[in-house]
Amino acid sequence: MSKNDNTDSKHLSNATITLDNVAKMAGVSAITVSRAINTPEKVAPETLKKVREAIDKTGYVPNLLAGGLASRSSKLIAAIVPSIANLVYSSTIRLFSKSLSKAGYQVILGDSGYPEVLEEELVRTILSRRPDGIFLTGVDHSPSCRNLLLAANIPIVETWDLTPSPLDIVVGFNHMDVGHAVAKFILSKKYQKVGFVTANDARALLRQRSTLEILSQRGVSDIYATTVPAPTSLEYGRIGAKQIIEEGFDSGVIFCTSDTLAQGVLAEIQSRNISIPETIAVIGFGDQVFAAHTYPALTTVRIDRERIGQEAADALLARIQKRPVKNKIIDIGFSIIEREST
Amino acid sequence: MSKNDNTDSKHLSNATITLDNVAKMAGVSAITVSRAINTPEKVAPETLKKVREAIDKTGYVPNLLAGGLASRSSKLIAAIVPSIANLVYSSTIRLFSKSLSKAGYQVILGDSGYPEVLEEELVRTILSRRPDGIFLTGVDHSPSCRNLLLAANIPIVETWDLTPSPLDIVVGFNHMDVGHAVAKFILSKKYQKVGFVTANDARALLRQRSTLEILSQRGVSDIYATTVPAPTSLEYGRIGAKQIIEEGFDSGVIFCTSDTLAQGVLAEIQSRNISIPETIAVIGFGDQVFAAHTYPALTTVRIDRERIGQEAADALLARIQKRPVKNKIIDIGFSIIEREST
DNA sequence: CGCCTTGATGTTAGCGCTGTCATCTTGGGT
DNA sequence: ACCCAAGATGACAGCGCTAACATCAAGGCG
Repeated sequence: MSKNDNTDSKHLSNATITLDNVAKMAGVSAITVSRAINTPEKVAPETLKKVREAIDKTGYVPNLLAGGLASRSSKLIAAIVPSIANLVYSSTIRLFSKSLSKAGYQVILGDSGYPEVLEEELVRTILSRRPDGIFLTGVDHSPSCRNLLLAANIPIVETWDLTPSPLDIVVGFNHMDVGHAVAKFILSKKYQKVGFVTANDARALLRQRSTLEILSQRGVSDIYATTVPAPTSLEYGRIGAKQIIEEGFDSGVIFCTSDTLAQGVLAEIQSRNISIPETIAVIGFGDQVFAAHTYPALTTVRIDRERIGQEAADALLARIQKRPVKNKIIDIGFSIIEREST
Repeated sequence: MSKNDNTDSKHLSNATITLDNVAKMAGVSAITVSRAINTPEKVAPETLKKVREAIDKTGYVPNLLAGGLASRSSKLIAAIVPSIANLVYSSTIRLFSKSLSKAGYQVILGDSGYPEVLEEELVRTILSRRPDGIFLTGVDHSPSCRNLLLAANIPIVETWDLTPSPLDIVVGFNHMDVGHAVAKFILSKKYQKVGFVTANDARALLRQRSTLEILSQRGVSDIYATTVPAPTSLEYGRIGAKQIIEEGFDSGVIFCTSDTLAQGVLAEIQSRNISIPETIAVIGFGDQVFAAHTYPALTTVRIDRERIGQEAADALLARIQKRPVKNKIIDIGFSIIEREST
């Protein structure tokens, strides 16, 4: 009954507050509020103040669905990764998001790791949000997927691999080169027997093949290899190591296609009381943050994962802002970090 | 009536293809195409066929910005997690996304782990996409954040903790109970000295305090504790272990507030050639997939992380579909899994 | 003093969809 | 034969915002 002191904003909170409400309260037109939010430098300081007060009072939150529809720019960037649960990609995505959010973009993640969902379906779902750009992991896409992507007519950056013919821009490194470099490292250490614990993933398999190629050229033929399902896990590392050890691998080096697998391999070797690296050495891939801190510390292939994210974001922003892109193919390279496990 | 002969699709690919284009090609009205996509059961089979052909031919991808604006339903669910790089949350999110995508919803992730970004700012950014529901990690939110959330007038599910007064729905477990249970476990094992490696995170600190509480009640006073920054990492586990060992902790048990920390603690202990669990035992938290496969296998507190995601998704869907929600407070419990490290 | 530039603000017309209601058909039931 | 429910489709308006252009005031300048 008694009239509550409803001068404050709270009683509006259930009704949807629109730009018009704010405009009316501030005594200006809707477009001025829009400008105050998006391009404040185009609004007179006093007007800006009035508008800001009205926004505060109403608790207005812009509707980017409407804004995106009208401006044909959603301020959304889609990123498709094999698995959000895979730490390898998360540091890339972290930097990617960070760079983009500084420019007012939000990243929406799509997880392509579910075999029951086709990549094309995922891309379609994501494109229905009308992102202003898209980040892909890998360079292999089905033809229908490529068509979808191209038809969307937005900047695209492929990552974690290289190709002479990117859809648009590619940021990555050469997996074959990695394989070769690891082979040379193995040869330099004079390991007699070589084991492989390889994830069932196109790029991982390529690295393994490339290593093998050089090894067999140089006459190293005592090879023990096993393939485990992707995404990689410590568990599969153990299983893989167990397998090749039971096949007769008793000394030498094991090259794992991820640090996580390597961690499992370390555990399995330790559980058998085999000395690392004296009897069995281990090489990982990725240089995850934990690689330097496992015991023994892991020798691995360092990839500047943050840089992939950074370069991808920069390239996408350049494209979106129609600035020239110097380089459509960005090779970030890699290096082998030697630690205690070899 | 001369039909507009636009039979070839490819040359349309650059222009934006809208519902109207598809409608014209199929010889129906726009709304019928909309129904064919969203509620196919309301469209006659032959019409459906015509529409589907037109969609295929044009490569039409619906615009959910427009759809969401018109229907006031974005089909987007926001999830705010402390860090996408933290595996603890990723299995929850994985199931959460999976359940929701079956119902046609897409999850958009917000990372609250950047100290430079206020939670309120993040929530505001996310609300501007007009999600149909929101997933929060934890139950502590600033008053302004609560107001924003409540004003959005959408279903909210808080997770990973419990509170008698949720914003809407809460799915989690009682961290104090965990602390007490771990204390009882420690007492039952008759460890004389107890170390803590605790992440600087409200819930982790609460678990530690609760454990300490019981221990001191029972006269266990030989305590070595250290706090490390969140998010947790193997490295900080090592650093934490090093610290308490150097402070004089030489035997007993170390309770870590995450399995990742525990992994680092294991590494540090092994690097010092101290036997596990004979001299120092280790307890983790979370029962991550790797916990069962570290060497030695990790004793830990099992949380059904997938179930949190599942229950959160179910509750949100029930709310969105205006079905009754049986229970606003869902306690998923926990259990202690004893393995080789104790 | 008129002309033109610059800056600030407003008007109008959609962006591409879907909710709502209207229309039209078809096929029993009586 | 008539009525009416149920099914299929369509017309129209409008979701909340912004691009594009229009308007208007206030100088600067020869």
